[in-house]
Amino acid sequence: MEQIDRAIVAALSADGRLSFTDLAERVGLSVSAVHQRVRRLEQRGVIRGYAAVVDYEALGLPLTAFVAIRPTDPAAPDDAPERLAHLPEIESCYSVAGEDFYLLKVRVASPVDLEGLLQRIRSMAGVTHRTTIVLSTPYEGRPARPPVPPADTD
Amino acid sequence: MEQIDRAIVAALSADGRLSFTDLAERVGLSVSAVHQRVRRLEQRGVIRGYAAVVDYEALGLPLTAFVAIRPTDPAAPDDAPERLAHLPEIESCYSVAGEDFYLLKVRVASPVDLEGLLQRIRSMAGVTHRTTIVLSTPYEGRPARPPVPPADTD
DNA sequence: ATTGAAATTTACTCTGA
DNA sequence: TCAGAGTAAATTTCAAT
Repeated sequence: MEQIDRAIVAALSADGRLSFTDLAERVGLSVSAVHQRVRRLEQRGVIRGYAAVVDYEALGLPLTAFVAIRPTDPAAPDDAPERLAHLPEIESCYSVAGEDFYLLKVRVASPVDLEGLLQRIRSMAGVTHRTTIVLSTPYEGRPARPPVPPADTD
Repeated sequence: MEQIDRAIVAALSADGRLSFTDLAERVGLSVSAVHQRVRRLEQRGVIRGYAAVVDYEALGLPLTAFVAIRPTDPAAPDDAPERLAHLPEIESCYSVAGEDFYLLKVRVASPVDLEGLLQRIRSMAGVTHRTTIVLSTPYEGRPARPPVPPADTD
């Protein structure tokens, strides 16, 4: 990955529907050259896909929370992520260092729905949990800004 | 928002580059009707934009962490989100209930870079912090599945 | 790896129902 | 609010450097 690829990723990260024409203009290459680079970035998995950025309030899911979970029996097989994967309210699942084992980000319509979700999580994953309610979101999912890698000194 | 709009949002949430042709087929409407609905969803802010989903490891940012921060002086004006906004390593900033005031999600290249970032956060926002390192990410940012709203009983 | 151009598909607009 | 037709613009492929 060098400069131009990083510029492409940054641009598509900010606007995933940029046309190849616009993208080509921005990075100073021909349309077909950027086309080829984008395809390669997709194939290499650097760009994993494209998604609409939605307003969860407008969608009817105004309540976001982080749920830290920890197995009741730390010796039991730890397959919590798979057991929880089918719950659509769980947007993300991170395995973390520290007191807890996993951190979940969840989106629900109301406190009552959060209560129901937590009950389901408890019953399914054999876990205890600690929940942090999100009050507001100053910003979220800002576009990736690929770092400049350390210079090769061969 | 009714059924068809929810289907559109779900589809574009999973694949933000779906053509209107494919989208129309999926929701069973003409291309121009879907086009019109998508434009309206964008104008109403339900769809806030589109973004490439990137692999942060491949991008050179393999280390993700959650940083909980809390002002050293709780009486001081609380403008931490704005003060921190210019740091590109901070992907998201949530105002939260509980012991801490804000929860940040950050992406960096290495532990040393995380150390540097935490120093900058401390010096700029007048805060203490608690950091949770992400070891792995079973899943993240799964497509939004708009809920079925409670039926109108007029 | 890059370009320019041809061929195809898609986006977008407008008209009418 | 939807469908259809027409135009403009984009994507995609290809030959050549």
